[in-house]
Amino acid sequence: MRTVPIAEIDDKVAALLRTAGQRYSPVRRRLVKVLRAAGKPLTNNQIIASDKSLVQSSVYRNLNVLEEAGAVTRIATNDEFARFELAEHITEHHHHIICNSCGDIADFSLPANIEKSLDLSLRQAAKKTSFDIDNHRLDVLGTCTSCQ
Amino acid sequence: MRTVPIAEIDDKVAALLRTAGQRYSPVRRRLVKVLRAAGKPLTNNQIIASDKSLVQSSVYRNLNVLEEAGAVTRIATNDEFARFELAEHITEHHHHIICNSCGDIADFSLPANIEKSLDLSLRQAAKKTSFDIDNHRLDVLGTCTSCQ
DNA sequence: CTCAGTGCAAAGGATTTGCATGCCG
DNA sequence: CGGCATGCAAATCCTTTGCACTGAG
Repeated sequence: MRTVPIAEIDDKVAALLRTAGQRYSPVRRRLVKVLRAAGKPLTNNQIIASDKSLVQSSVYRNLNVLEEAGAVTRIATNDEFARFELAEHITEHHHHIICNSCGDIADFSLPANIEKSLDLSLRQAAKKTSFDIDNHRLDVLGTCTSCQ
Repeated sequence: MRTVPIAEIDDKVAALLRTAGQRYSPVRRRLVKVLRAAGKPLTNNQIIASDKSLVQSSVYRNLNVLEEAGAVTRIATNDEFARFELAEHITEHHHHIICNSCGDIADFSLPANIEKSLDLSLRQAAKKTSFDIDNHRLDVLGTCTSCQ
């Protein structure tokens, strides 16, 4: 997966926050930096561990701001914590491999043609439910190297 | 989606529990019955609401037993509650449409050929991560009729 | 000055656990 | 009889909130 330059990310995040009527404050910058460096979804604790200057409540609060601004995505796994990563339109569309044992997550992508036909089929299938389709989320469940 | 007869489900659940060294107790029977009747993932509260004789802690406790036995699957959405449904090998492989607004979930299936090529691509893609692949989970995110 | 952003401590809320009782095998 | 299952109440632990302080504009 391509690593997006930090400057480019900063610009996008700044724009999103501005649109949402929010500032790109120091803590928010740190959060974005940590998430980019990780390259995978992190829990609140992992974020704090990566940057000791961050405070729990501020991390939660600002992740919520970033999420509402559309810069960060909250991911629900089956273990007890929420995880966060930079939004897809900042990085790129991708999927997750989730470890059933420790909850750790890795990113991966699918060939464009598969992705395309999948998306088509989903819209087709979803018609029957009369939901208004927005996006899809495809995760693979398995066991990570260190848990095997 | 086909509705599996309750007798058939009971047999499978009973077998799973037996293998796990657990009994198919009254509360567990009620849980299975409620989940089957719902035909979609339910939160703990929805379960209790469906059968007032159930007690919160017992529901959690027995859902965990059923999950460990492989009879029930826990589903994480982005809202705050976990949801549970009968495991796929008891009903059949399917996916979820999740409402971003109220968290409600509907089930749906994909054409077999799509499902197949998808699974193939996933295994292919996952090789790079050296995770041990188990299963996949594909959800569609959108807005349900009553929230539109 | 004003007001969003932050840290700290306390509150909130879904889920889990301890314990005494009841019941199946 | 012995041990698992259950209800009730209390404890946990992730996450949110209240409040006072600080710093940017």
